[in-house]
Amino acid sequence: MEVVSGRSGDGGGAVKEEGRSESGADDHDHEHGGGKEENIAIMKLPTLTTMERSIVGTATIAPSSIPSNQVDHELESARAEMGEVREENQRLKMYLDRITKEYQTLQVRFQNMKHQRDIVEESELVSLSLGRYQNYQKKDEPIITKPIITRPWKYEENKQDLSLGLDCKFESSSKSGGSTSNEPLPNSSPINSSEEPKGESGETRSQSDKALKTLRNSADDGHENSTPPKKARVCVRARCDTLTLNDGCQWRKYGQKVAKGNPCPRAYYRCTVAPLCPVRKQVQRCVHDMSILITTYEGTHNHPLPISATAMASTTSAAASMLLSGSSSSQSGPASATADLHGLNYYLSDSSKSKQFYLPNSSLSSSLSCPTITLDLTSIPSSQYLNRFLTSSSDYMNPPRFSSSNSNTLNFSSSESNTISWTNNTNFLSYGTTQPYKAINLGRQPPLMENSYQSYMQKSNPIISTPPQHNSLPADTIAAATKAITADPNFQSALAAALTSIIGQAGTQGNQTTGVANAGGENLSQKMKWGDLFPTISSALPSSSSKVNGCASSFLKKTQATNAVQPGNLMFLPPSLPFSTTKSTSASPRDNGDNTN
DNA sequence: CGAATTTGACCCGCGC
DNA sequence: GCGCGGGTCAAATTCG
Repeated sequence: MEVVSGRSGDGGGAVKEEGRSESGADDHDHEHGGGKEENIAIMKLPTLTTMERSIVGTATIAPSSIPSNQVDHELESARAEMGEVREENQRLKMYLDRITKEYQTLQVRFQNMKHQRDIVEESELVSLSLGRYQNYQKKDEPIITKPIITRPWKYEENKQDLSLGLDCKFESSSKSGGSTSNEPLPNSSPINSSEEPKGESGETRSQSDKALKTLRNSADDGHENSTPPKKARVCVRARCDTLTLNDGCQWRKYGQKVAKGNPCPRAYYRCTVAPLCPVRKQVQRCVHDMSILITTYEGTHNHPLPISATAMASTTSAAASMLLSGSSSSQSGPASATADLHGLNYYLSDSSKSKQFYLPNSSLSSSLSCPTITLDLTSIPSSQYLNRFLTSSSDYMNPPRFSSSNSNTLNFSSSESNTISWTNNTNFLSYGTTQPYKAINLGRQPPLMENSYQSYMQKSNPIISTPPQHNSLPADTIAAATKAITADPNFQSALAAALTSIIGQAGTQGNQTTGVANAGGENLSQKMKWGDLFPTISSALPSSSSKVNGCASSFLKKTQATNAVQPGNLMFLPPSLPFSTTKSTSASPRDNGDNTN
């Protein structure tokens, strides 16, 4: 009765509104000119759509028990609603037009500014690169202090650089073939082809080695004269329950060595995304806290990075940028300085002999004479959240500790107690997780999938617990970080790099030809969706527990093989450890280390 | 069986 | 010059 007629009225109104938008504005006048409501339906029939007729007809032939004045009232109210909706529609159209015009205007401005910036700031791409900044500094010193955060329009130009992530374009020579990326490495050089055929034994080995050395030297000589500049390195410290950080790149292990001072073997990987990519990384567990994984990146990718790899690459690039900028400010000598940067400890030093601040007890090799920046992400509970940091610009609001060693130390550190609970933060921009790698990365999965050896160990030993959750970040720390970001151009640079990375990846995942404005807005929203859609790294990875390697795997293998392992939580307790005094915050067997070289 | 990993040997830079 | 230690190579081994 009333319900039926009410529905008819509402439904009819809605449909009529829809049809009316097509039929034009005549109906509006016609409608207002209507007299008796019973007649309205009949009068409007010529202009109504079929559906409208049926609905109106339904209303018209409603049971006679419905009072006619009630129908009139409902029709009138429906008509009023239609009018409102129509006005709203007009307003929205106006908004849309205005936004479109503004967008076009901005696009024009963007093109102009881009053109101008391209000319003026060509060399600023360096700021996202790893390497000896000094080389560029010679050319254009003032650039050092320029923040790049305000140049999203550089994205198209930077995209390649970002995709190269750990670029060190100006590193001209290195032992590891880290000369110019596009150059063929010694293996493919003609000299190699003149090498004696294989098959001989030791002599051939030595000859080939000599030839390689010769090649290296010749390659070096081709670029630099006597003393090749050391590579900049980015050392990432993160609590990681996996074997290596899942940085999205494909790595192949080519060596493992026990470094002095750390019983955990150091694993050497090289990038296999491209066959000649000279980028290397070293992975080693921290001697004092084996839940901390120390990953050192070095070299230049000579290929576009997988989507999932750009986050880490750009982050490390940003860190390198910070290092380089920081070094520029403290390059003058061995002096060190500390400053309170809006509540954050900002520490600059130039003690080339000093131990790495965040790498206590680790020996400093000659390789560490090269500039190294350490990204201390140990406040992040596990690698599962690392990518969120790496990919979420908002997470820069919770600054990790940036420290560079050797020549400089940048310590954007909130207090140690201000650990970050990433689970409590809104990582609404995060996307870099395992499943998107699978879904979006067109390449195959990295051969070395970082399987959670923790889960592996938990399978073996259910008593072992996960690392303790950290406290949530205090609000004042966030405020301090915000201040730091706004005050410090270096931080802005890092933030810009991360943002650009996100935009770039969004653009890569989406429409590559999308304009920058779209990349910054629309694709970010895409990212938000991806972040919501996909879970995090290691837990979703297919099991590759058989591929365990590195410290944990060695440890596992050897402990399981050599020790008459007791079931339970003692199975990972070797009898004596060189660092047995290590404080243990959990029952993690990593604290027991791997004393088996 | 091909690819990836392991591992011992080798090379080289640096300090003494 | 020698030894140490980091880094790399490549044959052997393992894995899928």
